[in-house]
Amino acid sequence: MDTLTDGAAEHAHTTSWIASVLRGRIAAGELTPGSKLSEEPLSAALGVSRNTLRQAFTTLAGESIVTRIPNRGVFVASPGVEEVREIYRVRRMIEPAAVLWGDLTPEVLHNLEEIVQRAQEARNSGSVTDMADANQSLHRAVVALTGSASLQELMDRVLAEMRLVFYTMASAPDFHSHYVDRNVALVKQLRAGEREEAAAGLRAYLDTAEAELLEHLADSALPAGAPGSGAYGTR
Amino acid sequence: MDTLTDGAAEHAHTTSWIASVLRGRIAAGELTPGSKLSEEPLSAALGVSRNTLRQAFTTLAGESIVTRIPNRGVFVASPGVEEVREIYRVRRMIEPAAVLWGDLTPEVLHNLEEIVQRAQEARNSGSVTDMADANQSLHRAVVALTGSASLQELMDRVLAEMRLVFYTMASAPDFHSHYVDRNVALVKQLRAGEREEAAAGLRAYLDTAEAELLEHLADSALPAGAPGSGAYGTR
DNA sequence: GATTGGCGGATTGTTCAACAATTTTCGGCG
DNA sequence: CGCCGAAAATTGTTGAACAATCCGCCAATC
Repeated sequence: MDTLTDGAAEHAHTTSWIASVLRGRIAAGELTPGSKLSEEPLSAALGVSRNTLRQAFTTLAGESIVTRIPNRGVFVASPGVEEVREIYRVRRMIEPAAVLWGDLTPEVLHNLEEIVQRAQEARNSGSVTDMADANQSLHRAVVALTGSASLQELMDRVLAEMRLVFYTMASAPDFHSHYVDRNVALVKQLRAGEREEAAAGLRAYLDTAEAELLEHLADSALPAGAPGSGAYGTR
Repeated sequence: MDTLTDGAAEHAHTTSWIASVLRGRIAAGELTPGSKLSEEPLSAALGVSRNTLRQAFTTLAGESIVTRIPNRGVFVASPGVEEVREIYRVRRMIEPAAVLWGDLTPEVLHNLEEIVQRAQEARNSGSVTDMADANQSLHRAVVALTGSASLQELMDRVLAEMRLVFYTMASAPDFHSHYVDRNVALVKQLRAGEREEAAAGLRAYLDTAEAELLEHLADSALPAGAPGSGAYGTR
């Protein structure tokens, strides 16, 4: 009994392996939003059959990491204003809900405090990416309060899409630095057990963050011949 | 965000067509939880290639309507106690959140009132299935208050899984009849604008519903040689 | 007699080559 | 300049093949 299907698993089997490879490349920014993923070249480059690549595509399409247009091909998702609004619609529900009704254990609180501390250090050292990472970690940890794998998964998808949004913006201004203090305050409120105040503050934070993001998105509007962007009129 | 429950729709393209067919058969109870979906017979029966059936499988697996076990096959998902807990973890977050922070327009309120009225009529006429349908419609409509397609999609998945839970239970006692009044009260509170009370009541309702369901599930525990049941975590 | 080991059959995972359907490109023509 | 139409390219689907893995069965061993 050595070989039991251990969770982590190496390459589960080629299809999911390929899916995770593509997921990684997109997350790393190697594959930029809007770029087309042609089947024949990609399958050759990855050394897999066009057929299994296709299967990986359906997986990624299900995660809305990639958009598939019939008879046209698949493209790296390039979120527009509508997608950003949807992202914040989701966050404005599940994050405050987690704050209000989540399971606040001492170790989770400690974890949250550690994250905001990391964010503060990142701000001091001026590392924008570290600050962004810490910020995402924090909000991810907040949703973890729900204890729900499904909600966690949804939040992960949302955060991944968020990263895509940042990639689409030509200029990436410092969104995060002036949110660090808000996060500190949030965690402090949680520590104090002031859940309703924390939830209200979080909703306010999400509102302003959305507004700022939308504004910058409108500015750096690269019309882009790339499909999948912006408003689709379905079909 | 286009796919999933995209109405009747003509066969957009075979793969998604097959996926929706299977989705429908599972929802209709023709394919019971735990039953195996063998590739060769099924592809023959559906008149499609084994390869495209396989692609449809990955779609359904992504929606966790079906569980795929490597080298063993795919099975209709058969939710157990852990899955039920997860379902209610989700519902206990997003439904009260929708009640608290959703967009309460007059027409939506009217819609909700119509649904509870339908439930009452169903109770009077003693139709259990109609009552169950009305109940699901109500909670679906509650989540619709969020205005978020992603949350709606998640809720739809949860409700679909819920139906599978009912299928697994040998005896289906009348869960819904004594929840009708609660739903009436909920809508009344929403009409009165008492959101916090509504949210609190909803959470209490979900708690008791989960407890009852878990109890009945423990009773009618068909151990079932069928795989796919029981706890897996993570995706 | 029960457990272990291996053997064959069946099913899944993946690849390859082809063809139909559709989009895209490109060139000619009004 | 723009429209039309045919060729080329790409996607969607099929069918057959093969490797890998799992399952049940039978025999060998202790």
